[in-house]
Amino acid sequence: MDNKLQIYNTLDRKKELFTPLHPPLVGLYVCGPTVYGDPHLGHARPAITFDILFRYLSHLGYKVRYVRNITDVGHLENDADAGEDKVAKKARLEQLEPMEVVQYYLNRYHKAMDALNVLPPSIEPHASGHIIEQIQLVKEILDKGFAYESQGSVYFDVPKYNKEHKYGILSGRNIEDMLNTTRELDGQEEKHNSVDFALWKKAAPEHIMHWPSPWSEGFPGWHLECTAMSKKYLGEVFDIHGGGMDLVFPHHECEIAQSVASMGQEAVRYWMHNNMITINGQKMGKSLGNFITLEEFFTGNHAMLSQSYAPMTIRFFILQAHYRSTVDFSNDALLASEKGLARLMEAYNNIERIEAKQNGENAEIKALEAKCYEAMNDDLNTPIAISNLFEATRIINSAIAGQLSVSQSDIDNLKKLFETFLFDLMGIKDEMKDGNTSYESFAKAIDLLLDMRQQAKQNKDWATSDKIRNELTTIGFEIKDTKDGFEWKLNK
RNA sequence: GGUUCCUUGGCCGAGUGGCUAGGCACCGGUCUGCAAAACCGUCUACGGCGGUUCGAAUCCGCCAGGAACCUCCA
Repeated sequence: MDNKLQIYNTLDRKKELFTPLHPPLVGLYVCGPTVYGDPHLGHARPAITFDILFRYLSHLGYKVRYVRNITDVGHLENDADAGEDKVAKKARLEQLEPMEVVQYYLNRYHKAMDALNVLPPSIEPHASGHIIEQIQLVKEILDKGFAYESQGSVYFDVPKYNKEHKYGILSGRNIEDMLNTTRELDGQEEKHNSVDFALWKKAAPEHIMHWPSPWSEGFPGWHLECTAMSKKYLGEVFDIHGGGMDLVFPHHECEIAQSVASMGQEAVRYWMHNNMITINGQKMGKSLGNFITLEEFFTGNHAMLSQSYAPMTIRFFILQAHYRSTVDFSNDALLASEKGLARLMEAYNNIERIEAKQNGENAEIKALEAKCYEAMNDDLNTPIAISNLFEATRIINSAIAGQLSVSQSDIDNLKKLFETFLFDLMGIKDEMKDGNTSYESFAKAIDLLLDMRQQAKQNKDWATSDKIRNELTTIGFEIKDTKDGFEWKLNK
């Protein structure tokens, strides 16, 4: 397929034509979650953003190997190089095996991602399962002279690296500024420079998770896992590395340094970063305690929510903003998304009611597909693609209302437009119908009731007619009369 | 303090020099037994001040306000 996909590369801060290293193969690596708590709205953003990329690249005909890691060791509290491991801390607090904590939250993460219709990645490697690879990487960096051992721990020598290569190319920082502004923290006396970061940490006696290594009984530094695992599964150089913008520094900057130090070249060709979800203008995050978990959205069990929200509403809400913009969460914004999505779904479900009344092809309808592709090619501009689907919705509704006559070919084009862009690429699904085997029987029963109401209406028995409508409305159905019958839908 | 970035109509949110998305809400009309929905129409904004240009939301400068990162966070 003719590829015109432009993606914004954080490395040079502009959009570039995407050209894979080894077409038709594409290597995609995305930083996954640290599994020590329930997934919240912030986790949904990168998962959905890169799910769209995964789906679109596959749609374009690429064979994508999508690797999304699970951080289950090495991610420390308070500081990247000192403090307590997040997973281990949770395990200690809850008196569980660390792997019990990991498994519990990983299951919940998977469940939430599944609800959001996020496709599973091709490979989901765990950091703890790749200790050997990480130790090997530390050895290579030591061999090249860009790291040093200190009291059983190994640190990356950032100033030395910076003399031969530039440290800070991704985040736009320079090392002098960092040396002047980095705070003094505990446990840094082992480091030669405050900007150095840990590759291997010697475990304190109370530390639960540790492995043998040439330097000490210990555990790998956080930045190491992504470099080691991406190399193992995608090769020394691969196409796209994604993650949240908050990972640009230091995590991704350190990954670049590790790759260059060990291999002499950068591993990643395109760096992509999704922006944050904010709440009252501030980043939604664990540290600020202002996050809302996905489960709370699905159940509506949160003070800021006026009701429960379907997973698809959350997904649609996220897709209505460009992935590089911050998106400010509010209950009102979510309500607006819910209504908007319902409008799209209804239009799609009603396409079959359009009667073909002419031949030929409507140019405006035909153009929508090209416009949607154009939007997706422009750095995955889902809000523009969605706006075109709303144009299609207007056309569908006009045709049903008899204010516009279209051909069978137009109808097919409209149907295909929704199926390609809304369902296949943006990953929206009909939560009522998909996977619900009893839906058909259920729908027939409602149709039967409404047929009876039609009879009553014909007999001008408004009492019976209104009773059926009102009671169904109370249960949560929305009943609409049309000129040739009726429509219904169940609101959640 | 350093680095990066943002400020669009009642709300959300696209848009990098002229063609000024889209959704939600509101209002008016059509349709309807009533209603709902739908359709049509209305409302037409770009933080402030300058500059460049025939022309700027869009480029440049200054000012104001805000955010992210610099410490774990998607």
